[in-house]
Amino acid sequence: MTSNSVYLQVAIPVPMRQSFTYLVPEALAELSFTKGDRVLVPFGNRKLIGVVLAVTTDSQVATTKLKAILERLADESKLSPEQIDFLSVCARYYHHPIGDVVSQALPVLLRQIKPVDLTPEQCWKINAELSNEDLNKIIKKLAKSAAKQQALYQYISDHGELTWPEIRMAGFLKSQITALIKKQLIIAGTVKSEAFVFTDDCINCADKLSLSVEQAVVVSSVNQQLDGFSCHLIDGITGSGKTEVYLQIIEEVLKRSQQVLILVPEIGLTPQTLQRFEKRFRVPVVLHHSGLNDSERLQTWHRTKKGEAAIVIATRSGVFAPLVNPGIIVVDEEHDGSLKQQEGFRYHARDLAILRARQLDIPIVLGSATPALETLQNALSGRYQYHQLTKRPGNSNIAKIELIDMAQQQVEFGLSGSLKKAIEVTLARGEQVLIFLNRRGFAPAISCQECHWIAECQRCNKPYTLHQKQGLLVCHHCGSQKRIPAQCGKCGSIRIKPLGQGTEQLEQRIGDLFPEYSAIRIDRDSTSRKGELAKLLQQVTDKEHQILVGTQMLAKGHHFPDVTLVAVLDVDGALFSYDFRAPEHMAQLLVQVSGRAGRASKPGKVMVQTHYPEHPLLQDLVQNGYQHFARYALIEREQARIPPFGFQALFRAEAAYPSLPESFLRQISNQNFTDCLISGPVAAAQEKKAGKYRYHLLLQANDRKHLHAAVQQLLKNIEQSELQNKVRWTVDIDPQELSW
DNA sequence: AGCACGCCGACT
DNA sequence: GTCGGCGTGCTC
Repeated sequence: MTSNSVYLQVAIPVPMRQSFTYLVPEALAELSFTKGDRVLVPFGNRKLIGVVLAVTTDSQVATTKLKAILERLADESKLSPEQIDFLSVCARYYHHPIGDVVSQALPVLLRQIKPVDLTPEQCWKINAELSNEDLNKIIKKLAKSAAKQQALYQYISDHGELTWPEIRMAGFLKSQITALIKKQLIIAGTVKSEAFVFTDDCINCADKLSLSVEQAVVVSSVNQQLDGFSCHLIDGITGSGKTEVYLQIIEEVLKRSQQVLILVPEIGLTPQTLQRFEKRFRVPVVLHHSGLNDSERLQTWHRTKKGEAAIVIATRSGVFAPLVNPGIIVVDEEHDGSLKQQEGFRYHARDLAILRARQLDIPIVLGSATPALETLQNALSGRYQYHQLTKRPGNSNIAKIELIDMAQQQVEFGLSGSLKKAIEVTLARGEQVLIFLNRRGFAPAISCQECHWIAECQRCNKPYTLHQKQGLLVCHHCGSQKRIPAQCGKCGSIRIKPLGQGTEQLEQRIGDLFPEYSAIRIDRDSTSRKGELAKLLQQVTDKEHQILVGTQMLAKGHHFPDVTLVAVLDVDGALFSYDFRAPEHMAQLLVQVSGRAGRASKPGKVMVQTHYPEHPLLQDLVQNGYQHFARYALIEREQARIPPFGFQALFRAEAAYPSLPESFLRQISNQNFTDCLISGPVAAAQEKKAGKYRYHLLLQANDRKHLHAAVQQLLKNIEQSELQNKVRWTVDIDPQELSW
């Protein structure tokens, strides 16, 4: 019934660390199968879409157990052999189920059985039929009555043709498109799908900047190595012109008619970023980010795969993009935490990008003003080529960091006297102030004034955060909400008061302290609606507000030229955290923040409130800067044999009873490894979350081989464990958060 | 992850 | 008497 001796090893979207073997039915025997083919297969009593990982001539599984595939799906939606190789390496490296890994590389619509709609995407371009005379008349009229429509016309005219996601990204509305079509200024068409080929008018030299010596050295160094794998770190202080360096390297790659993949942090994919690339290059740019819906993702995927997209700008999942003719990968802000996926398949996009560049035999450029210590160590040791940009063009000064000793200060609403004064002075000058407080809500707890009872979430054993505007208590660990109690839960007293301060309260207090100025708050709560963040940021840029209160969210992506004072209210948590990366993250935050403020003519200032102004980490950072701080931190890490000088894997387990995850982890780790140290099981820093008890097992080794061997062994032990289905467990290779 | 099979509590 | 709760086991 089936053709002999061809077996398909297929990845199935189920969380199992194995592939499945299938036969090719007689009816499909004429087809030749290759790895990457999408196939419809029977699996249990359902049908699933799998991906062929290999075509073999023998089977590991008894042939009597095998089933035949039902169908092979559309050729234009298959994965390339290169992608399959890459995904296999990813699954092996992270010890993650292959089916789940493969799923990351396929748009949702290609994982569903429904037939795929491949009609080319709609786009709009200017109506060339219109006579200049008519055009001028209409434009003049538009300028008076419909400025937005005129702007959209200009935008489309500048770009040739644009799709809806591109137009939306630039801040225009569908109604504006409709209006322009009605006026016959623009016409609808479909995106032509030809592979990108470089021509001379792909580059707009008008805004090309001349390079400093430092920049020119980096550009020419990378550009001389475009023919094979090489890994570069560009360690450049904010304002040193990293982007211009990227642009000139990218230009060289485009000249070779090759594709460019640019990975950026989640928040970094702003219209400004996009505009910078579009202004310089008149080539198809494609975006991959969380704001796209399923069919937009599919379109983007196909435009990349057909080679039509010359530049792909993407957040972390873009590392799996179906590039056909790649020339370089750029990872901007490579230290950024959003590059690591923190659930399910816990990959680090920067690390995988390096792996992929190596496999593709193309160069990769990592850029940051505050490189991750892992990256910096690789650069210092010579594994990566290390390029430093130390100067700002125009020699403007970078904002200085000043420590405020809270012990010496009168404190009002969490603001020290010195800071309050500095805020007053800055506002009086007509400049803006940015205040960081990494705590959402009105207050981090409410407590009884008589018996000191604190309202706690029963599922997490943690205080509820008070959100006064919503009139709710919210658990920031599990998201549960409840009404604010009128009485103490223990003694019944009605004297219940908020304890401590969050951004919501700070915004209010600041309003009281500086009534003549407008304050706004930017945090997850105030920007939960889509597009709200961009709107608020625009208001700040337009100087509608003078004071900005917010969480870490504010530290990323945006530059505020008129903000000349940045205040960090509470930095002490990071100094004594048992997460060994906390000081690194704090330093990165402070340096990134200081880079956000001020400009050449108006130097910025950063004020940091602390109870430990003498703390060596703070002192080092303030006196000597990130570079020095980082090198010192590396020495400490080396002595402690922790990353990047040692390698870690973390097994996590949780269940409704603490004894279960604990004994599960104990059971699977009940053996010794000569070259891998196992610590635990220990209760997680927050033992109880959302009603589940959580335990950890930490593996540490001096080299990756031994780490992976131990992980492999523990996974085998898990297969044998009768507790495996009674707990929820995961492995995290190179964990970023040991606390979870 | 689904999905079926299977063995014990409160409903028409 | 049955509907349905979710524990357990299986998927080429």
